[in-house]
Amino acid sequence: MNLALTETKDLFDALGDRLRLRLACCLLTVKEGLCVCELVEALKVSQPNASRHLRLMKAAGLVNEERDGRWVYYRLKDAEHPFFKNIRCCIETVCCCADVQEDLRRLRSRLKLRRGGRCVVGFRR
Amino acid sequence: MNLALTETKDLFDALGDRLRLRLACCLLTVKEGLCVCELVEALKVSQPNASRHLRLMKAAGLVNEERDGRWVYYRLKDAEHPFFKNIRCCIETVCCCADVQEDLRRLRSRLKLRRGGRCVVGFRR
DNA sequence: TTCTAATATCCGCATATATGAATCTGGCAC
DNA sequence: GTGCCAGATTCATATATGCGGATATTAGAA
Repeated sequence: MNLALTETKDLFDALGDRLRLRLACCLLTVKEGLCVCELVEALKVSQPNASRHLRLMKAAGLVNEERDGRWVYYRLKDAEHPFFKNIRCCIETVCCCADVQEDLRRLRSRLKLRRGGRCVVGFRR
Repeated sequence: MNLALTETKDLFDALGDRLRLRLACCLLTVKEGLCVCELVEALKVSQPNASRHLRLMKAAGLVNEERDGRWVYYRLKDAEHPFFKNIRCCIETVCCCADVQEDLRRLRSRLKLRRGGRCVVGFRR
């Protein structure tokens, strides 16, 4: 299966934004997936904003979503296709930059609130 | 050397456009570099448009330019940094899609007009 | 110096994108 | 049922982007 021009453009576009790159770094770090409320806290952004960007990333085919009750877990697409493998490597090289490290630090502390690997508390309104 | 968040975002952004992706495919295919008039013919776009997008790609750090008289040769940055290696692999996977193949076909026929590996004629006004 | 060709830049317009604030939806608990 | 909470959507607005067309710049040729 080959990627068409527009599909590829959409994928790059989905990463051509600081906030979405930060989301991608979090999702790459936690392979099992993250729900919106966890990302909201880790990135310190508004819930609608996180939700919107995740929707765009999903539309681009970069991310999958899995609903679980009232929580929705987003995961980076883990396709074996060379394009996605390379993209994941690209994202990985960004994870070590300072801004992202801040996010990941907050994310780790937020993940401690999970029970049985699942999110149980929301974000502060 | 590590890439910062904004730098990376700019690089992805530079590829998040159909026209720029097509430019990137041509530049990946012809490692020695291409001048604007050759890209204008291969992609069948206006000269100002090609020039603008190349400038953006250069500003993003995706492309280098080398002036040679009144010609300007653009080359894909061939950095050994893992990020750039992966990006080049990503671009490569797009080169086989139909739209790009069309461009590359026109490009090859245009390159026949070179003399000693250098461009000698411009684009049709 | 004057002309021409290759490339760059500017202007104006249409469209797309990002964001905050408010609101809606749907699942769960009681 | 009612209330609550996670998440999605809508609206309004500010900003960014893409593009055609006109024009400027610069280097080589004459």
